[in-house]
Amino acid sequence: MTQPKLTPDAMLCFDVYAMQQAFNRLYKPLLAPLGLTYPQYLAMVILWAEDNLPVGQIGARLGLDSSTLTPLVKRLEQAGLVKRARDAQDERKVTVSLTGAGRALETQAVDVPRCVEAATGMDRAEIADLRERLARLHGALTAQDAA
Amino acid sequence: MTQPKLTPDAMLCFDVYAMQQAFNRLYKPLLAPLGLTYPQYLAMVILWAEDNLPVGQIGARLGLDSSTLTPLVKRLEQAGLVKRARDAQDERKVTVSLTGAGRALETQAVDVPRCVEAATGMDRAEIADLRERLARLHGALTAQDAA
DNA sequence: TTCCAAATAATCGTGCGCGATTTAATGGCG
DNA sequence: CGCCATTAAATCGCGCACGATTATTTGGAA
Repeated sequence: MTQPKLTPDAMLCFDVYAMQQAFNRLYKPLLAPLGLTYPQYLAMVILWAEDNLPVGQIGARLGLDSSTLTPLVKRLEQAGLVKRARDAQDERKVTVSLTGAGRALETQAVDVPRCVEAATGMDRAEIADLRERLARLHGALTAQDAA
Repeated sequence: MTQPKLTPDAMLCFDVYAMQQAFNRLYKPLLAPLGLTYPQYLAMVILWAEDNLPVGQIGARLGLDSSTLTPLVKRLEQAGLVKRARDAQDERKVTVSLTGAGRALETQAVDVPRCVEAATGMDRAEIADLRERLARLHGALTAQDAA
């Protein structure tokens, strides 16, 4: 009988929900000039770090499966940023590779993380601390799956 | 020249994204027996705290506008949990009210917050601390809108 | 009183996220 | 070799989120 009636103001889920919304809304105008949505940007960041990944590997890094990623990657392909090709060694896999335009976009996106960092109003230490807490929460919540 | 090339592992946005996903995925099986999605649950929590709210008031509490809420509330109405009615005093407003089934659902949902709390693996103090940080981040990010 | 700007929902189109299913390729095992 | 479980991607349907637009009501100002 710890919480007979929990109100929105006292619930973590409302804070998480609002913060995620704020994050999405912060990125939107930053990414609009690049022609990217927020999830598309995350996929591009992954490819900028490591090119020529199969769809499943991008999915593993984002926690998404092909039903979400296939259309997203197709949109990136339509935009001329990546190309998709069946893997010669394993025809089940589709390798996603950056085009010249896709690589070039990285330099145009270089300011985005700095803008985001500035918008947080936090210093590096605070951000690192928050990241650690979020990662820990993520780990705890996903650990439930195994149970 | 602080971050020449930011990798996914070092970026707050990936942690936020993953944590939000984990949160959604935690709630899904908890809410499925109630026949609610996560955003529907948030709307119901708001109505359980304060009944007979216009669509816009629910939207203000969730940070959503009518283009998202109107269909969501219609689905709650189809499920027999709420009813929608034009406000007699101001015909522009549509008041959303709980039905008997909608009120009854609150008792069925009473365990949800406790399950979530348990899944976080955090004690009350840690959760409160995280909530404060998320709220602060939310505030900082949305403050950009004004600027 | 008439007109107009603001407020409130609703509608439409696009993209994300996910469960469920389908299709195709792979690799092992009898 | 042939069979089959596994793996990988794609497809489909539904619901959420949001920008843009539309319809209606309201209230105030000319």
